Amino acid sequence: MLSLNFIRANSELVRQGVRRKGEQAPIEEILELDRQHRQLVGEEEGLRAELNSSSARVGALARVGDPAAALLRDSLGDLKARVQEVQLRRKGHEDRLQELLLLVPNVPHESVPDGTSDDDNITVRTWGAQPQFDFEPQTHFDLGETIGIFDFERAVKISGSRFAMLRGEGARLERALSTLMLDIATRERGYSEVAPPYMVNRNCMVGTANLPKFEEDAFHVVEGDRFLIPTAEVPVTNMYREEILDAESLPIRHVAWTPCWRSEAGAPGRDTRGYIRMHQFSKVELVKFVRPEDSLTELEALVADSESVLQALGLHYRVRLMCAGDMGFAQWKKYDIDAWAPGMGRYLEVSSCSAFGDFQARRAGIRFRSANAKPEYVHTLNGSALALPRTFDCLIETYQTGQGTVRVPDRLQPYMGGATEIS
RNA sequence: GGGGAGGUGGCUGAGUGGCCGAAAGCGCCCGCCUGCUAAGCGGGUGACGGGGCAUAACCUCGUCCGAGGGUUCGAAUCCCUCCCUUCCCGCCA
Repeated sequence: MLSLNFIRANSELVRQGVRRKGEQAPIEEILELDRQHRQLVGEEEGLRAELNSSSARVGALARVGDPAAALLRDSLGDLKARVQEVQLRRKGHEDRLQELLLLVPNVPHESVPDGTSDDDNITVRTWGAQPQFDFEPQTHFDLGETIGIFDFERAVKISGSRFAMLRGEGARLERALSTLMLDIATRERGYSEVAPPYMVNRNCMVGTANLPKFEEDAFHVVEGDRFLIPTAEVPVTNMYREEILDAESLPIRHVAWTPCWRSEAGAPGRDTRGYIRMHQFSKVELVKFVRPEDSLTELEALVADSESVLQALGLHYRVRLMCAGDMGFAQWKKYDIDAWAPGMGRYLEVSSCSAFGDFQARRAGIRFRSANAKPEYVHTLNGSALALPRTFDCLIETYQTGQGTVRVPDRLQPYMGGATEIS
């Protein structure tokens, strides 16, 4: 959420940011409501100050037994009614203003390029090269069915479309990948591991800006009005909601492995084949809380942390700076990392690394305080390191041998009980 | 599921209708003292918003004692609903 002060003082910048993202936001209505609201606040507070001092006088008179107390007391009913009337109007404005503010997207950082679609994203670097094969590389779903590590039919039978099931060495491979990713984050990149709840309350979803605008993207658990997390970003970012952190504790870096659930409401018909776009998948997520001035350097470091996993696995990838129109509602600046899937002959997005500025912190009330200073909102960031299914796909497509087997990369072998190949 | 206790500032914790934005302690900041450090002494120290004002300092007003309603001239304090914590019993592992 943007602060009202910010919108008031930078309304043109905000309008432009909304436009650059290709979104709509009720900026004019907010500015007008804000004007009216502040006027009502002034009016109400004047009346209330009068009522407060009169009430105090009633108390003082009553204490010394002055009969004027009763007289004054009885005369205050009218004033009270006026206070209540103005208060009601002020609250109406306030609630409406709050609702509207939650609908204003974050403004892209100035270093974010213009653009409206994926075509306008900028590849900032690549690592490795597309592997060459002396045979026709298979897709992960063909290969995986052959080896017997996927069982899509039974997943559909027990849960429906967009659910997948791994079996045998496949299940083990995904578990091994998860553990490797967690180990890299905790032992090599300085993150502290957390294992958060997989269901969160409504406030958390609002805090990370998954609500109110995107309720149809999430799975809702009616009992208790909770939501299945669409990403570990939600519980982990909200760990410190409504807290004032000690400045010395920043930056805070957490990593979490969790399942993620998404309704994929906006993607019917997309990526229906393969282990790519599931209602449930798992992901290792990095989340950071940093001082505002460190935000963008921390973003670059975050991307490097995610890349280190792909490098450890020896997978070719590219890093893309997202254009304004292809960024999400809450992002300030964002990079995607796409790994190469040679069987499919395309890149798969395995990570999305975002800086949010204080947009989420403001919604969630996450602040920090330096000695002798006023509390300030932290900046939040997060990125996948990495999404499991697509990393899994790229890995088996990259390391297929042509003999119906898949070589296990060196770094992963200790996590696979020393196995060098799966078949 | 039944019954009891409770949710107060960065933290601990007093406060049952006005003199309470809130004692005391801890922490933190400033100063004094002191070879250094610690201790000791003195003082200061909540958040958010409106207005004045340069979106500084400062002044002023208002709101905030889990959340939301209500009673009252006046609520941390009384009433109602909800959330959470905790204890005992029951239930299930």
